[in-house]
Amino acid sequence: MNTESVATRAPRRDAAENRAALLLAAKVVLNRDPSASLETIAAEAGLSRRSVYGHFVNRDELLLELVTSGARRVAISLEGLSHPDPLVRLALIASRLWQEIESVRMMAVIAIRGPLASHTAAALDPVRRIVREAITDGQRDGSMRNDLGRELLARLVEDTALLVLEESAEHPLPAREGHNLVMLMTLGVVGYGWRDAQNFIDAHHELDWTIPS
Amino acid sequence: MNTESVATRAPRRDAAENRAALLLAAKVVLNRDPSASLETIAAEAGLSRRSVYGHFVNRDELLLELVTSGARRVAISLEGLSHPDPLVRLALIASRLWQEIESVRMMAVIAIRGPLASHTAAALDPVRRIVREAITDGQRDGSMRNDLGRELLARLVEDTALLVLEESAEHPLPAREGHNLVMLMTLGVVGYGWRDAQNFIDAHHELDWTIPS
DNA sequence: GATAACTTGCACAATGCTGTGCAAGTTATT
DNA sequence: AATAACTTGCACAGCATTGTGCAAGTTATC
Repeated sequence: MNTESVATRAPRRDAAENRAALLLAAKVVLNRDPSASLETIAAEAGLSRRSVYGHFVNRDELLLELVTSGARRVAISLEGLSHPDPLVRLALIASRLWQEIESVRMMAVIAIRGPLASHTAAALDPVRRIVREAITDGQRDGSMRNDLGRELLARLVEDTALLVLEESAEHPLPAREGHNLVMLMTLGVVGYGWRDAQNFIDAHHELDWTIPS
Repeated sequence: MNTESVATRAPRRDAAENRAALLLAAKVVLNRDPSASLETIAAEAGLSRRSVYGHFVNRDELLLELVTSGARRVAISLEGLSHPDPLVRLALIASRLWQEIESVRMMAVIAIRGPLASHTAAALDPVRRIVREAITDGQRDGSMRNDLGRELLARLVEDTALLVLEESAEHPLPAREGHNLVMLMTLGVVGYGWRDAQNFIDAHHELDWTIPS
């Protein structure tokens, strides 16, 4: 059955674990310092820099895998997100992003530098699309401000959500409050005053905080 | 009169110009790429990397001077900013920051890396102080939201203003619109719905756009 | 036009990072 | 217990960057 005729042994189980440990370490370390060295990442994973090259051909390959797996997490978490009310939809997106905060921040950080930028942008494209959709609908039905263009508003929403995630990294918030804050700020950007925004959130159970699985 | 007894000639005028050119170039280049090399900066200034060391002992010295002069610009532009209404005050701060956008962005960018970070933070302290003052007053008199703590709200306001400045760097806005947008977003963060925020701005001449001097 | 002030180019050392080869270990699997 | 799979440490090359010395230019100022 083997492609090669030589008898080959199955890969060791701990190898896969180490690979995963490296990815996890990278996520953690890069959240702290976007330009951390492989040395630092490997150390965090409890491995040597040399052995990184046993799992990834490149620094970039490592980041690439990080980004794609992160994007997959986010995509899955956003999957099947469809609610008639575009406002609820938008708040739900914010809510889900909060649950995937580590991946999102890591990607945002990587998206800035080097050749990974374009790939990261592409990976996050689905998120952007549903954000725009919600905003288009919201502007059409009058539930969202119309003094700003759709494009601009979409970017402001994205960046504001990210802002809250960053903020909560430097000054940690109880998960419950962070979750509420992202939604609150998102609704604020699309035009709502703080009381209205909070009332809206309180009025929709879909937006309630639930302990993360 | 000279400290030294040897006859000494006055420094050449173009030296000062070149020094200024370097600072300007650094501001421009670092806005594009926060980790630009001295080579790049010198080239932008039309000088050679070697001659940078004729004006500054260090890379860090250059940045230090950039930051301090930038902070001075901002401080001056914020000088004598006192209005009874804390909301107007806050919007005025946003307005002034918009006028000093290049300095502000440059400082924000530098504030992230290396040993300059603490100095930059210190240089921007006055700005932070008046922001907090306005927010304290605003929360007291009920004109700003009170569902978020003063500290948190202050940071959100700062970051949101910065967000708009960054946004306008990537997707340029007419000065007039950018100016309005920073104020709009700032008022939004402290609790106002989009119509109320715009009405507020329109109702106060102090917040009108005036061609920059 | 003499000369100090300034710029330049080159060479060089030092640093910190990535990526590779290899020999010697350790450990999971068979 | 044999052995392939994996890790490690070290040495080395390559690259980009900062910072310095120096000799040769250019130019503003006296």
